Amino acid sequence: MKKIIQSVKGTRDFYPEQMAIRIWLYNTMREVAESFGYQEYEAPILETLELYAAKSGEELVKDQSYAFTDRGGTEITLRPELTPSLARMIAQKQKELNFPVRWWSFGPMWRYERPQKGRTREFFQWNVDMLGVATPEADAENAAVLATFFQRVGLSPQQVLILVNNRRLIDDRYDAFDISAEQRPAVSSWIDRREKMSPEAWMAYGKEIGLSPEQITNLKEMLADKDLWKQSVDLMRFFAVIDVLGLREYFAFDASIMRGLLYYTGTVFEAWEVGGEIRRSILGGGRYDNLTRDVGGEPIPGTGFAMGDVVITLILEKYGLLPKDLNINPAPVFVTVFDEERMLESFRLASELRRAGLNVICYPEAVKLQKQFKYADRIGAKVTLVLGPDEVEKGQVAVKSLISGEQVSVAREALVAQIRKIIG
RNA sequence: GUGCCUGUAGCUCAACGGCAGAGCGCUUCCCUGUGGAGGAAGAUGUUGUGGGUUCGAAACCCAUCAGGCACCCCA
Repeated sequence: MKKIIQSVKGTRDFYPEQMAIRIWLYNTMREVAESFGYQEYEAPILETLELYAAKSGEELVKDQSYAFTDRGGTEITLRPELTPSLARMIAQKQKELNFPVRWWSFGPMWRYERPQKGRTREFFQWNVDMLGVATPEADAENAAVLATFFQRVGLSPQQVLILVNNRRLIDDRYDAFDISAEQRPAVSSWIDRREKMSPEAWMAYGKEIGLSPEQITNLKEMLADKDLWKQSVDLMRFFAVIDVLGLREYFAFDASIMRGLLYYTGTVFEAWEVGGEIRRSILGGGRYDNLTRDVGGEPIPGTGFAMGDVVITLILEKYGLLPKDLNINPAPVFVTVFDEERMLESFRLASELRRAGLNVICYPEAVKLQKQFKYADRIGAKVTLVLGPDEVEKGQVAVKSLISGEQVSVAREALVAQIRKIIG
């Protein structure tokens, strides 16, 4: 084979088979989001680097962004996440929007990272956000969209769990343990890493970042305390709503959930596969009350989550929950061409059927019928039509069902009805 | 950005440093007006790419590209 120009590293081609899955995912997300009254929006894929400088986290901006200078000298980046764009859009119209706004989006993001299982450089992300209200009830209702999505696709609480924490709750603990403001990012990162390190290495690392033995003991006790959330009014109210929505099984408190993004201010959450075979969070979200201010607007509180298409697809695949009956052939009706002489008659017939509201393919070359039938079978057509000398003479069309194999000849006037009978 | 593993026909994979193969798929025919099942015959290829070692490289070495796994980070 000739050398074919390579695609860009970390990108995926969506052939019709994969596109069908993406569209299915998109439709499911849309239905769930709309059932909670969320409206769809979209932001540009290109944004100024400045937009992310404030709060997205140093690594995301410095090392993982697709950044370049455009012809006008502006520093541009392919969006690595959507929330800052959303904050910008909200801030721009802060005087005219009817708060709270509920918005959702599904589009491509870019991060310059090393691709591996569950991670690509271009990925699609479902973003669901509510802005304008700072209540824990808003957090809970927003997170409920997510749990409802899990329900809808058939993922059970035994398979996926949404782990919830609250940054203010943890900050109170940090205060109590005399952990300084400067130390806190390192401590959060230390907690985040607990599952990935041996207990000994983890303890040693704790000392390394300057924690006293007493502080380490306190923090370990904090992480072990399953009822810690009851000390947080926010989380009490959050779980109360989740309870009445009948979604409690999907949620669990976990004091080790920290979230890397700097802009989170309150309740935060991540979803994980329970078995833990796919060691990667499925999504992340939480409350961010300062983001519109950080992009130059009035402070408008917000809460939301983002889910990438790559990991959720892996999870759905693992549990056999991807739809298997996705028919990627949109045209169930196939018109064969008998020979050169009758080719135009076939095209005319196909056109008539399309005007009658059917999706129709006509073979564009006068080759052997055997080849045309084989092709029709392969692409998943349901019914095949033949316009041969016999049929034309009688004013009929031969109609063969590729499902049952039965074939009948019917008058042109009865054709559409006959086809509809077969394709259902 | 770091470490490790992998790359052979369209696909899944074999081949001790010594003639590049199998299964599936594909093409043609059995069947001059009909798909799926069956039978027969046929074609698969710059062994990811570029160098090197060797009488001889798919295999060994170096570089590079791509994929995977673990870090880092995160959707």
